[in-house]
Amino acid sequence: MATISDVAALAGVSTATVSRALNGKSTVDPLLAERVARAVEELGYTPNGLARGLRRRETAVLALIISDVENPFFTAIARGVEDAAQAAGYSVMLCNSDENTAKERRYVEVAAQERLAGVIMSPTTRDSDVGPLTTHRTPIVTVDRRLASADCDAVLLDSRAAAQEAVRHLVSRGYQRIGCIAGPPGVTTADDRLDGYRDGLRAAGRKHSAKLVRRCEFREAGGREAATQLLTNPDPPDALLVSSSTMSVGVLQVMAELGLRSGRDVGIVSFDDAPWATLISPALTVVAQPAHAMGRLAARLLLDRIGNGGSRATTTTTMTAQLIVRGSSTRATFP
Amino acid sequence: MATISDVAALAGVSTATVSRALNGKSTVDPLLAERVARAVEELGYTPNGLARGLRRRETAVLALIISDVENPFFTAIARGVEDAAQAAGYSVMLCNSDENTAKERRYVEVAAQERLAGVIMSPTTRDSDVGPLTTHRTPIVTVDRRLASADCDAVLLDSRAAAQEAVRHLVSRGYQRIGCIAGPPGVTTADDRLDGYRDGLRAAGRKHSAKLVRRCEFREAGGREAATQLLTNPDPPDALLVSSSTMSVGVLQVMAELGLRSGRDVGIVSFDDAPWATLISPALTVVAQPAHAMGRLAARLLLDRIGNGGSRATTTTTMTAQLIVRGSSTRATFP
DNA sequence: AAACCGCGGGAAATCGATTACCACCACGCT
DNA sequence: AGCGTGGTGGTAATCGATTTCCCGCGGTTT
Repeated sequence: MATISDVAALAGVSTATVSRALNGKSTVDPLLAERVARAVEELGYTPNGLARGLRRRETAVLALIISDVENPFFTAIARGVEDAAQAAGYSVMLCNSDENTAKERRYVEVAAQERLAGVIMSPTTRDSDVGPLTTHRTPIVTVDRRLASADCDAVLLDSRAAAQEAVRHLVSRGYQRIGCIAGPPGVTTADDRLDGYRDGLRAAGRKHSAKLVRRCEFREAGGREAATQLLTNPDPPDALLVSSSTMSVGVLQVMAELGLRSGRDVGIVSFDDAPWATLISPALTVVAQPAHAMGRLAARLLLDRIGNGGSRATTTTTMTAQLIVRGSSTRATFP
Repeated sequence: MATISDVAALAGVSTATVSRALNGKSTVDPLLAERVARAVEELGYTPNGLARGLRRRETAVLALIISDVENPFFTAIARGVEDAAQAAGYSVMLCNSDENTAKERRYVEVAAQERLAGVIMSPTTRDSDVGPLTTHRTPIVTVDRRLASADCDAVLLDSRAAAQEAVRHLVSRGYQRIGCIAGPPGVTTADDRLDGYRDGLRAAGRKHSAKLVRRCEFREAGGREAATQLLTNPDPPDALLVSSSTMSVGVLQVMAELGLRSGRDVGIVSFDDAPWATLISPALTVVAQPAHAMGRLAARLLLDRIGNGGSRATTTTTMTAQLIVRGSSTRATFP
């Protein structure tokens, strides 16, 4: 495994010249640069990133800590982050915390240990521990969810308003008993969407009933469980606001098993515009989130902060969701 | 940002003792270990992973290079890899090559530069360049796809047999003009599935026609394009073998637009058992791949090779797919 | 009692790059 | 002729950990 000294020896120059030739910081005699290039080629030399990072006290790697790689919403964020990072010459380490604070904490530690340039995260809870990062002054940007324990840039979505709008829509379509399947307590988006749901009911003069609300994890299994409980009740909801597309998969499965048709029997509005939303019949009404743009913006904010040494005041960007009305929230089912 | 010297000074010992106390390699007086622990706590010390990696000539990070983070098949692999890696104390850097050889190459370089412990990849083409890794003797395991240019462990699926079985199934259900939407040339799974498709036709005594085959990228857009071309032909196929669930999304969209019903009008078998496969009507017949198990095995093979210094002979594990018959491949549509 | 052994811990080398600092040379100006 | 000056390139310090080597101490063996 060739080192910079081997290259220097072969090219007949000093290591300093090799380094300068490769990094183009200072001008090097074209003749020497050529010799260096040839030596690099011949030895198959790759600079040791650890040594470089150690000396420069920086790496060109970002971490993105999300809670579920199998959730299309988060993978769309990941693509957005990656696009922006690549463009700036950074690589992205994608970490899957699995909504598990211990795993999340471990990845935070790894990011701190490896002295990554910055971290974008969607914290599992508002109180997630990012201590190791703050002590190193590693910049953090949160995306999708907020973090109470640190002052950092945030790229959010106005979940509360979006949920309220979804409920208003369901009310306007004549649904009477509107339920909500929300995410786990402590997760900011979960709490916000539930608050928005309540706002919506209140605005419509409806009473809110705990019997119409279930909280579960943002997964297919969670959706199944919550839907089973709600829909097999003696007095079941006739519409549901579901907080993620992954949950909706479970909800729709349960409905199929119970012989309930979406739209006609139970109006459904789901967060996240999944690729399959228009394939099912009736098509799924969704609250589309600009996930790719959120990821891209988060990465840009992070890169900006990395460049500027973290001087700028922290910002919070709130994006807006778009309600896309399709057949699942209409009684008169159209194709 | 505290260093090991700061800890040593505060604890009143040498850096060597701090290192020994933290790594537990050699025995350290419990009293001193306690003092060190207290100093670490007080300073919020996190060892510098770059310095450690530089000295130890190893890191506890793996790279997983896949071609599409938004493809559920690959994210399932990613989860499998991550589960196995976490269990062994390794972290995973997930890289999205986007079926782009340049991006792939860049990630290969980063993995080599950062001296990652090993790489699991699903190469964009059989001739993907992994030179930087082989010169560093970084172990590689390929998953899902083969690599011609390097001798390494591989975890594959018998795509060819699976495709053949799918065709046999379609034939048995009475479909006459069976088409195939395959991935790009040069990608081993794409070529294998196409070969299996031809095997299947040959075994059934059917003639193979180029008019029934389209090759496109493994994406929704690719599926749309291919399906549009095939289904608007004067003499269209009455069944399609689609090579991924992402393509199938596009195929099914086009079919809906053309007013074609799956099963009755066009029999469909798709690779990958997507979560939404049972939500559509009729439900999608699929070739289910054990993605999670493939990822887990790939990670285990890699970790084994990392541990054993790469002495073992390379292995190729071929897993088998499971054809799950649902409504989309039956003329008499059942619920 | 001398020699030896084992073990805990400190000083310093080491990993491989970057970069501060300095020496040197050629050239132009006074 | 002598003296900056600017551009090149070499020497060595540096980043922060791990690890080798060695020393000293207490206990055991002969």
